[in-house]
Amino acid sequence: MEFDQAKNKFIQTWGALGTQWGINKTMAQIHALLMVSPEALSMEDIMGELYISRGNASMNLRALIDWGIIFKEYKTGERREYFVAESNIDELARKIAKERSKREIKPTLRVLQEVSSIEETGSTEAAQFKTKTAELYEFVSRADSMLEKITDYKESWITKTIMKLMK
Amino acid sequence: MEFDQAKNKFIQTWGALGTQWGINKTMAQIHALLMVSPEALSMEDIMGELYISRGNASMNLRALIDWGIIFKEYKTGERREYFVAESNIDELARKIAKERSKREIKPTLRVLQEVSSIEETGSTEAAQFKTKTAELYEFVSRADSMLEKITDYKESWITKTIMKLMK
DNA sequence: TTTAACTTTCATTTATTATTGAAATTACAA
DNA sequence: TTGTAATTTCAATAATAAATGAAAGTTAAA
Repeated sequence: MEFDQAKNKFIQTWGALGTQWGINKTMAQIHALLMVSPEALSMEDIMGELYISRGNASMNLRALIDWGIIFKEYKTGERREYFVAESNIDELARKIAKERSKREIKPTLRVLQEVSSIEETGSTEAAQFKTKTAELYEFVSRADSMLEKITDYKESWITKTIMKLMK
Repeated sequence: MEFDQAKNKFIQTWGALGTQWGINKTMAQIHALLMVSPEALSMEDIMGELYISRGNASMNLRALIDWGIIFKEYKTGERREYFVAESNIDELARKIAKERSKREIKPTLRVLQEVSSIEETGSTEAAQFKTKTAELYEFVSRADSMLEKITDYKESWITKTIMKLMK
């Protein structure tokens, strides 16, 4: 396979993966592009490589910055902004995990907490509801703290976790 | 909060969470509904509770069955089918993890493998590409096997994993 | 300051994904 | 075997999400 082909395939695949994880295609593609670029890229560069509009590029670059997984870079004497991806993959994964926990898991926990606290009525339905939502709360809560624990190692956390699990 | 309110809030929240994870709203809602129902529900019941069409119900029930997280039940002397959710939450999480690994992680690994194997050209760009995609392959591969290890405990895997990680 | 390069915003358009509903199919009680 | 209740399929439609592009907003060099 040629480099250009491979690069394209990688960007497309990463984009498709994004959509399956609730991240929009362009955002994932920009991220993919920046990851494999040895140099920082400008918005123009990105628009050119991915054939996307200025507005699209601008909005998704911002979103990536909000996630903390790409950064702006300034070149001396140049007005335009350049972008680079977080280069450490463990750090990348940590940031994604943290952000998803904050945006999705934590709010869900709040709701589970709330709905599982309804008052006991006599009905079987309400009883089952309380039981199940409380169980879910327990589970999600533990999963979230497990994720925190794992990613708290900061470096090579996957390897370290596997080591611990093998013992 | 009233039971009916709480139930509705739970179903809506679960549905919204689904969309953030690439699962469609109705599928997540049906699953939520079945989880908190003490009795098996028929397609009619589900259509009525969620205000959705027959076709929608049928397609999403099928998808849930494909994921292995809900089951059909037959009542003797009755023609219609009833549905129940996997009642064990650890088991539910294991099945979801397994399915997502199969559908998303494994295919991604194949692509990463493929694109990181392009032949060395002299260019910096190609070199960075190879390095990064190989690194990603390593990482995703390890994350996937970590997930496998964790969920292989079958029962109360979250608790067990946390225990191991605390040592 | 002005000016122009560059970026952001957002109403509109386009693309994607989900849902409907009726016809076709299936399957089972009589 | 029917006859029919129940389910599935899928083309058409609706709902949602993403992308465009031009105008407004910023910023810094001249």
